[in-house]
Amino acid sequence: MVDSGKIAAVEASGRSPVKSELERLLREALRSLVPSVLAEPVDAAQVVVERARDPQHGEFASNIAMRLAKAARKNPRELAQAIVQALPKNELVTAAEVAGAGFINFRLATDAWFSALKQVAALGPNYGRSAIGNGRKVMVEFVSANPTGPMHVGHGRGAAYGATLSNLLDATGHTVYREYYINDAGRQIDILAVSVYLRYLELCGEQVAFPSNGYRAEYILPVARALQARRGDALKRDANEVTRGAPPDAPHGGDKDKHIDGLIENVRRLLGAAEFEHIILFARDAMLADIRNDLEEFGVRFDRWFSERELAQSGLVDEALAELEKSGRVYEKEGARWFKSTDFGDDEDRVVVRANGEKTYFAPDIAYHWDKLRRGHELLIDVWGADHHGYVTRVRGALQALGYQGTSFEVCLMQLVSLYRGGEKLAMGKREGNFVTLRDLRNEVGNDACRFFYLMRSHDQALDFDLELAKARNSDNPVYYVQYAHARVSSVFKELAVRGHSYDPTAANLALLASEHERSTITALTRYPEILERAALDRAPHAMVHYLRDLANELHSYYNVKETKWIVDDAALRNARLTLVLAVQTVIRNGLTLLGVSAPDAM
RNA sequence: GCGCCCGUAGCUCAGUUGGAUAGAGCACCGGCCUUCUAAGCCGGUGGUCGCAGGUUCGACUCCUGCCGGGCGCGCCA
Repeated sequence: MVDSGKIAAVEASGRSPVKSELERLLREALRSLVPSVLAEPVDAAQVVVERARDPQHGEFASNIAMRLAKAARKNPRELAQAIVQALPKNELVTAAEVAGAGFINFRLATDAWFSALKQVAALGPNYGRSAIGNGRKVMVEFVSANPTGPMHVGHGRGAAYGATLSNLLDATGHTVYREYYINDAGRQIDILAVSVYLRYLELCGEQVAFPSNGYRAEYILPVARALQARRGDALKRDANEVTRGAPPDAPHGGDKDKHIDGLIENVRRLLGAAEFEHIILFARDAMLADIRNDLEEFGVRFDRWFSERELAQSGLVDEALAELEKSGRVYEKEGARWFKSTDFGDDEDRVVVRANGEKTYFAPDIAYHWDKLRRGHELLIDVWGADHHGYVTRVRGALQALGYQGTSFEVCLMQLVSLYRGGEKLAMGKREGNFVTLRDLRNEVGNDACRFFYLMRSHDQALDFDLELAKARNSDNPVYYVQYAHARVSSVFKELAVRGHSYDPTAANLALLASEHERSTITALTRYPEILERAALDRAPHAMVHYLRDLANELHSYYNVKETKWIVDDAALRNARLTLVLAVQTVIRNGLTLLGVSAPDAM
C-alpha cells in the first residue's frame, strides 16, 4: 500500500504530490545516465511531468527525452527507453512506457488513486490548499470605482474577479491584503458636492439651472434630502449668488468645464471652505455607503478602504514627488514638472505637476503605489478596466524610479462587459442614460449566477453576459448545473437515511471503484489542486469555473449509469461509492466557495 | 498614426512553461425515466485554429508582416 500519510504531507507542502514524485524519479534516472548516455547533468527545471491528455496514454507523461534528444545527439525514443530503464522502482508507478515520438507515459498504481480519495475526505475544506505562495505578501487592489455614483456592471466584473483572485492566492499560501482606492480628491468629487448642493437648494425652494456637466441622475436626490434633513435651511444661499460670474454653460455657447468650475468656486466661497469640505465628505460617504453595501451583498470585502483625499492631506504625495525628484528622472518643461517615463518604456514623458502648480492625477497614483510597497507588500496586483491600460507603464516606471523592481507591480486589465437579453445586446453607458447598475443585475439574476458568469471568461476576453441564460433553471445554465451536482449528492444522503442506511467510510472497499467512470472521476478529483494552483498563478479564475463544470459533468454522468446505483445493499460497495460522490461534493463546494458562489444542499 | 486586448465548429468560449487524433456548452438530429432530483444522462452532425511567411524533430501556442473587431492615446479624473 502507498502511504497516504506521506502523500498528504507532500501535499501540505505545496505541489501536486504524484506529479512531484514522478518528477523526482525522472531526475534521479537522468542523474544516473550521466555520463554514460548524457554528457552533462540536466537542469532540474527542465524535468516536467504533465497530465496525459488522453487516458490511453496513462495518467502522466513527460516529454523530457524529446527535449534532450538534440543536445544529446540521440534518437528521442532510444533516449526515452534509456531513461525508463534507469527509473528507480516506485510503488506509485505500475508502468512507464515509451510512446509516440518519445514521450514517457506513466501508469499509476491503483492505491495511488484511493489515497487521493482518502485525502479529500481527510482534508475536507482544506483539500487543494497549498503553501506554494510561501506567505508572500500580495496586495490586490480592485474595484476602486469613483464614489460619484452607483457601481455599474463593468465594476461588477472587477469585483468578482478581484475577490476570487484574492481567494485563490490565499488558498495557495499567499498573504493577501484586499484594498479599495477611493478617488475622493480632485474635480470629480467637487462636482459631486456641487451637484448635491444644487439639488439641496432646489429642495429649499431656490431655482437653479443645473449644469450640463453635473451629476444629474436620480441617486443624487436622496443625498440632497439627507443633507436638508440634517442641516435644514442653514446652507441655503441665493441661486443668483451661486451662478454669479460663472462662465456660460456649454449648450449656451460656453464651456461646461469652465461653467462648473465657476459654480464650485462660488459655492466654496459662499459657504466657506470648511463647510464645502463637509458637503464633499457628506456626499462621498453617502456614495461609499451605497457602494460598500452593494459589494457586501455581493460577497466582496476589503481589508482597507484607502482615501486619496487623506493621502493628499497626509503630505505623502509631496513626499513621493520629492523622492521621485531625487531619482533624477524629473525635469522642467514649459513650466511643468515631467516624469521621464520614456526611460521605462512609455511612449512619452508624463506631467506630474502642472504649470499652474497643481498636481496631475498621476501624482497621487505614484504616491499610493509607493506607499503600498513601503507598507511591506511584496507584490501589487491592480485590477483595472481595460481602458486604463495606458497607465500601466508609467506607474510601473515610477515605482522603478523609486527603486522597486518592475515585477513588483502587476495589472490585470478587465475587458468590457456586454449584457444580452434573448440574443439582443443591451445598449449601455451613461451617455445613453440607460446604464445598468450592478445592483440591478444582481437583483435580476442573483448573486450566484452573477459571480459565476463574471468569472466564466478569461479577463482579457470581452464578456457577453446572457441574462436569460443566467436566470435559467436547467442544465443550459452552467451555475445551475454545478450547484445541482452538489445538491444531488446531498439529496442522495437524505435518501440514504430514508432507506435506513448510514454512511460508514470505514466500511468502504475502495478497490471496488474500478469502472472507467469511477476512475475518470477520481482522476478529476486529483486535478483540483493543480487547477487551483494554475488559476492562482495565472490570475485565471475562469480555469476553476471550467474545471467545476467538468467535475459536475462527471458526477451527473456517474449518477445516470444504471448499473452503478450509489445506494446498494452491499455495504462495502455502497460506502465506497458514497465516499467517491462525497469527495466530489467536497471539491465542488471548495471550488464554488473560492468563486464566491453558494453550494446548496437542495434545489 | 501609435499602444493594449481579441480573431479556434452556425453562436459563446476553453486549449496545461510548444507535444500525441484541436476540445466544451448552446443550437440541430437521434436515443434514455416501473429508478437515490429527467432541474439529468448518452450518441451523432459540425473545424483551411483570420491570412502569408519564419523558427522548431514538432506551432492554435513563439517571431515578422498584413486583414478584421474592441479599447485607449490631455498640463481631465
